[in-house]
Order: sequence, then structure tokens, then C-alpha cells
Amino acid sequence: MSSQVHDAVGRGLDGRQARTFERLLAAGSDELRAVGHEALTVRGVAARAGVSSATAYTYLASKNHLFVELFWRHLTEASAVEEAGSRAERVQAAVRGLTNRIADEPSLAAAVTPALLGSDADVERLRLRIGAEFASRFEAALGDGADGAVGEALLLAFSGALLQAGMGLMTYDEMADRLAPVVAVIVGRE
Amino acid sequence: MSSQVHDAVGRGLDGRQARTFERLLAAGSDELRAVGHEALTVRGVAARAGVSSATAYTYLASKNHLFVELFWRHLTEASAVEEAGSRAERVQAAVRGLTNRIADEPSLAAAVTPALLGSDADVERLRLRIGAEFASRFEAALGDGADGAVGEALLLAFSGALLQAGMGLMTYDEMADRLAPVVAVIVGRE
DNA sequence: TTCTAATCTGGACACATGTCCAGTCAGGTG
DNA sequence: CACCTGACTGGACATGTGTCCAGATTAGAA
Repeated sequence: MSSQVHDAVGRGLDGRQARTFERLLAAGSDELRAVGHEALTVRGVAARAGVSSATAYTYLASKNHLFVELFWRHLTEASAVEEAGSRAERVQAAVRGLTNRIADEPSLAAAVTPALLGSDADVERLRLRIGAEFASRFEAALGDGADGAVGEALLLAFSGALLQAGMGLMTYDEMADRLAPVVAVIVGRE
Repeated sequence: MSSQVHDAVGRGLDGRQARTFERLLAAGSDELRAVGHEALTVRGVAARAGVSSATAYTYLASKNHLFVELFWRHLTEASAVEEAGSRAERVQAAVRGLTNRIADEPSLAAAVTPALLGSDADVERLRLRIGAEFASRFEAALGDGADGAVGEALLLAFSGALLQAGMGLMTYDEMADRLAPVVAVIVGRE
């Protein structure tokens, strides 16, 4: 459930392979929007990409890997963090930025939550990156000299919100509104 | 993927059905400890319970349902909440109580995180109960007159920790230690 | 004890997942 | 231009999931 190719993803695919991989990801994104993550099959994605399923599996270790890869790409296309305002304002902006980014691709958000829990090597690699990305954005917004526990609390609360949205306890649109007062509590009254 | 029987689970199974169901849950618990949640199959559980797989599926809508049902039962056998100490102490105790309870059945904890995201009707029902259980424990520990956002922050941070542990970013044993300072930040220094 | 309705069984079904491999194809190097 | 190597194909395979149903079995009421 992982081959030579997957490990090299994201870096070091030459022309033809890179093209095939991009084609697969684009098809995956379309298919996801078209049929939803429950009904999506890797073979369906392969067909949409005009590629055999064996080829699809050369690049995608699993359905989960596809979702996490798409999510990672979507995430890292997000706008830069605001640098203006008070610490609390910066953190609120960072949270809102991430939340909006996630909310504007709801089918991807719904797909990635379970996918992130997969046990593929590729999923594992990407989820570390994603976690690190969240953490570094919060740390940047907090600035130097912040209590480490505050960053941790933010990260956990944000993950928790993602999980709850993934379980359907809130919509991704509500996330920002529910999170704002929580962030206020965490970043604090100092 | 859901039948008349599942909906009645938890309440209202007469003698024979109740016995069969309990037998299945016990077998599920044993099987889980024996082979882990990845390798567990409903048919394996059925065999261990000495029951046909068709019967197993009469009571268990899915593998996910099994895990969530086991988790719910495990959770609600937990000890009562401490009533002593300051608000912060009570909350710390509540968090630690839940964390310990979860940590002492690691294979179940690992199994339930993905399972909670399932889309079965039975999973949905139980996950609402579980969420409500967490929330009510935190509210009880906070006592009256607490900022609603504090309770929400606690719940989100706790869910987040569960998710991170589920993803393997921390062990269930570490959860309590990582959570303590976070809880301190949230409950506040007043 | 006898009977009947509820419960359980065995096994086949349709479908998805991910793996594998022998063979075909294509593109850029010599 | 011919070739050779890496990329792709088609399809079979083993396994798991959850569903279905006709028939055997059982509990417990009469």
C-alpha cells in the first residue's frame, strides 16, 4: 500500500509522471465534487483521468492518500497570515483564514477528516505536514514570548472543531463563528 | 446498514436477544484486544461469539457501530466526577478522569476515533450521546455561572486531543499530561 | 408435551479495496 | 530512424463489507 512513486510525491517527479499525477489529482478533485467522498472510487478517478486503474494505484496509495494530498495542496494555496493588529486579532485572523479556506471546499473537508486517520505511510507523512502547518501558523500569529500552552490549546481546539465538523456536529461555515469566542478565551485577557 | 434491532439497542431488548447482543459485544471486545481494530472483522467477532455472521449483522450495523457501542459502554462505566476543590481543580479532575478511562483501553481508543466518523445511523446516534456526555461532565465540573465559551473551548480541546492521539501524534498516556496546561489556560487564571 | 413465532443459520450475492504481472506503447537518445 | 527503457494497460486475484433469504432450530406459552 505504498510504492516507490508515492514517497517521491510532492518532490522529484519528472515530466511525464508529474503530468499523470497532476491529471489524477485534478480528476480526483472533480470526481469528489461530482459524487462525494463516500461514492468516490479510485477506479472512477482513474477513468476520469483517462488512465488505467493500475496506473492510478501507482501514484495513489489509497483513496485516503488522494484526499489528504488534495487537502494539503488546497491548504497551502491559502493566503499569507495577517501581520497587523494585536496578538488576539492576529490569532483570530489566522484561525478565520484557515477556516475559510477549509470551508470553501466542503466536500474536500468532509473527505479529509476520516482520511487523516488512515494508516498509509503517505497519509502519515502528509498529516504530519498538515499538523505542522497549522501549528506554525498559530505560532506566527502569536508571535514570540507566548506561553507554549496557549499555542497547544489553540491547536487542539482547532483540531477539535475540525473533528466536530467532520462528524457533522457543526457545519464548516459555522466553524468560524463557534471558534471565535473560544479563541478569545484561549488567547486571553492579559 | 441499519435494521429494526439496532435502533432498539441500549433499551428494550428482551432476554434472548439481549443475551446474544451482550455475547457479541464481549466477543468484540476480546477480538479487538486480540487482533487490533485494523484486522478485526465482524465475521471474526461472530465466530468468537459462537454465532453466525448473519446474526452478528442483525445486531451490529457495521464494524464502526461495534466500536462506538463498546466505547460508549466503556465510557459510561467511569467513576463519578469529583466535587471537591476549586473550579480549576474540578475541571482538571474531570479531564483526567475521562483521559484515564480512555487510556486504559488503548485498542478501543484507537478503534473508536475513525469509527466515530462513520455515517451509520447507529454511529450517529451514539456519537451524539458521547459528545453530550463529554459536554455534561465539563459543565458539571465548571459549575454554574461559567462562560459558555470556556465549556466550548474545553470540549474542543479535548476532542482535538482525542483526534491527535487517534492520529498517533501522541499516545493516550501522554494525553493527560499534554492536556493539563492547556486546561489551565482555558479555565483561566482569575 | 406440543406448537408457533421468534431467532438463528449457511451460504450466495454485489461491490470496493488494493495487488500483481505479462504485455503494449511512446518518447527522447544515439 | 531504430531502439530501449520507463510508463501504462487490462484484467485476474484475494480479501473484506454489508445484504438477503429459505430453511432449521429454539424458547416458552398453552
